[in-house]
Amino acid sequence: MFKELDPLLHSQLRLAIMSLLLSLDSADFTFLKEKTDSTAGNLSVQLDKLSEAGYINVEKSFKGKKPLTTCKITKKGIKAFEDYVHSLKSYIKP
Amino acid sequence: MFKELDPLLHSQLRLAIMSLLLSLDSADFTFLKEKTDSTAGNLSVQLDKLSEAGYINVEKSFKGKKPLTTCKITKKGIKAFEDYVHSLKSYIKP
DNA sequence: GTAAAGTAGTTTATAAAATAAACCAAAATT
DNA sequence: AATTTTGGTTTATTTTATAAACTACTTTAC
Repeated sequence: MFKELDPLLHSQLRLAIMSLLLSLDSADFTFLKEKTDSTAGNLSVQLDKLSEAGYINVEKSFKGKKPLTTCKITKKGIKAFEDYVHSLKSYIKP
Repeated sequence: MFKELDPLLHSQLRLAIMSLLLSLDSADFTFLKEKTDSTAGNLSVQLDKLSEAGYINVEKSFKGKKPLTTCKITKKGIKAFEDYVHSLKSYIKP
């Protein structure tokens, strides 16, 4: 009847992050923060979760003298997102 | 960019309940429990929340000697569901 | 007829999640 | 050189979801 919804993706902020990364392939912390309109703390926590699940890769470097956190979606992440969307349809199909 | 997702609907069980009620117009507790594969406790709590939000109407009566809890979606509930689905699309659009 | 099991739930407790607040180090600004 | 800003992280608090325990019957089996 209803398919399971991956709890890691069934979260407004994490879903927004994944949605962005899916179309952009790569984005930095500040960009994600702006686009998702989230607080830095919340974003930091959610990026960690997605990273630990292997849905995204997080790289820390420097842009000039400032820290730069760059995120990329992984294959696993893309698959998970697609599965999530597919499952969602069992709930919202007309 | 991303639309807000009504937190009341952004929950697997509550979304499933609403999805069922949208197509059935009326359903009793046991039916919902089976179809959503939820525990009675969880279902009871989530029905209360939907009811308090005015998204569903809950009526308690008796079927013979046994209690019967019947749920119906309200206009407000239908609207909220439609809005939720619409908002969702900002996240999952290809 | 009464003990045990089942039905239809509710209430309370616990675990997990989301969010907010506080904090930190370095850089840029005044 | 003191203050503010940038780019975050860590910790604390609040909110949710879920599970466990309980209630009030009813039905079935002895």
